[in-house]
Amino acid sequence: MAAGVVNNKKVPLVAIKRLTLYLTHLGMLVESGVQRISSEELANEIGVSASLVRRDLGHFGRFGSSRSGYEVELLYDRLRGILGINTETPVVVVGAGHIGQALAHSGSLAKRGFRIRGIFDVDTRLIGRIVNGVPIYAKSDLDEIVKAEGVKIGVIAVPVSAAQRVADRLVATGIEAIWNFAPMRLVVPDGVVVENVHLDAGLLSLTYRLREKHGVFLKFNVKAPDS
Amino acid sequence: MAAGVVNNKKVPLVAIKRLTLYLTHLGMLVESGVQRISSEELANEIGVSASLVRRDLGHFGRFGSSRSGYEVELLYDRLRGILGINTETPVVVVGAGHIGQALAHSGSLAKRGFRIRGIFDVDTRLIGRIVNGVPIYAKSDLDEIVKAEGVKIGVIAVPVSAAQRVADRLVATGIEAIWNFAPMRLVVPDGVVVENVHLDAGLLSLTYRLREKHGVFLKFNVKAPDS
DNA sequence: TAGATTGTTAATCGATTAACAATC
DNA sequence: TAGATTGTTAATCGATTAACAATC
Repeated sequence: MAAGVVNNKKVPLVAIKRLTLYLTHLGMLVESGVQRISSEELANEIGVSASLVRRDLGHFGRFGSSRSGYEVELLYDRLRGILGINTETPVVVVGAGHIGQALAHSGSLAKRGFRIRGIFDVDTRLIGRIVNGVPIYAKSDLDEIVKAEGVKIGVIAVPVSAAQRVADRLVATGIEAIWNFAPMRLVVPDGVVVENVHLDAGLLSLTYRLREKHGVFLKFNVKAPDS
Repeated sequence: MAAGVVNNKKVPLVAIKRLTLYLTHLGMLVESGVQRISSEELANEIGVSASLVRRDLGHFGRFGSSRSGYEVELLYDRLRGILGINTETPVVVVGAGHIGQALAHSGSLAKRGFRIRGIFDVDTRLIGRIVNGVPIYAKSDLDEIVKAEGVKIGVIAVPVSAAQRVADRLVATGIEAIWNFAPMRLVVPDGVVVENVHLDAGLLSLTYRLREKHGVFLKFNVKAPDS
């Protein structure tokens, strides 16, 4: 017996990212009242192979039935458990600019149980304001809030010029994970988990793919005549 | 001779995404006046291997010198050329919510030559307003602006419930690429390039990695006793 | 020249797919 | 039971790394 399951082998991060796609899609299926789904159907709707869906899930256990596939609501709950969002997760956001404020308004983060305990900024004009129920504090309050609320995840939504300083500050308060919107590599101690967003990268690769589609690179499509 | 270069083999998308990281970093080096850099140094600063940097660049040509590495400004320009952003790129944004407005304020997109020609929304209270110089139009104006400005890239910044409809609309106007912020898979005709953002996926995988670090999954860390 | 670093090939590593026995 | 679909292994595919000859 003993379901598959995280057996020493680290589950690849790409697999985890796919789990989040399954989760989102299953959430929609739950809402529309779908009861069961096969790996084949789920795969088609998401745009991956059925094999991959089964393999990704197989890392964490056996959730399906050999006759009728997966029970949508059960799988949804299991994925929430695996991803650690079946409970509320407090976070702090540093930077009250457009990204910080957009996050405070994000319904999808709220739906996933993420609770922004405060936005921190240096701009005195913003401090004291409330954004969608989230207070904007002075940076000097960061340490207190992080400790009082037991926050483990910090979001960096400040310009590149300030990002490393903010990261150091967050680490000093005891933060264990950083979601970084500044387009740069942060230097942090071992054990602190960093997830970089690099929003631009998506758009830049889009212009490349567009040109590739139009055959812009074909003119280079030559090897040495003697090869 | 004939530099390496896109020889039938499609360059992997992950490599293209790394090129955007190199670009961003080189941009900072240009600003701080650094003249030359080796693959080793660049790799260390970005957090990849030197081999990989050379291999990624090698897909597109020979840009370095066997003695002194790469000339920063030249490599920067070449990457801009490869990624297709050495010229202005008009885009349209559908959805004037927090994401759409944040994009209109984004300095980094502007710096990369992306020009938002309009934000489109159905909310009559927003139509007619100007966000950081970008007008908000009614959706009925989409077709006209896209054609007048020769826009090839559309950004979807609307809720999931409207996203597929907007995608169909964009495709109908002749848009060739979509940058999609709605957390779902869009169905589009072959030849239309889609880049999905899935912002949440990053944060969700962060909570997973945090739990993984704390050994939450180790309790499953057993195989059948007879294996 | 001697030394350093590139460009590129071959070896390795890891992730995806195909296939199928187990099973509901 | 017969049929469908999972869970899982072996085969394949692709991407990364290591190594080194070419060369500035």
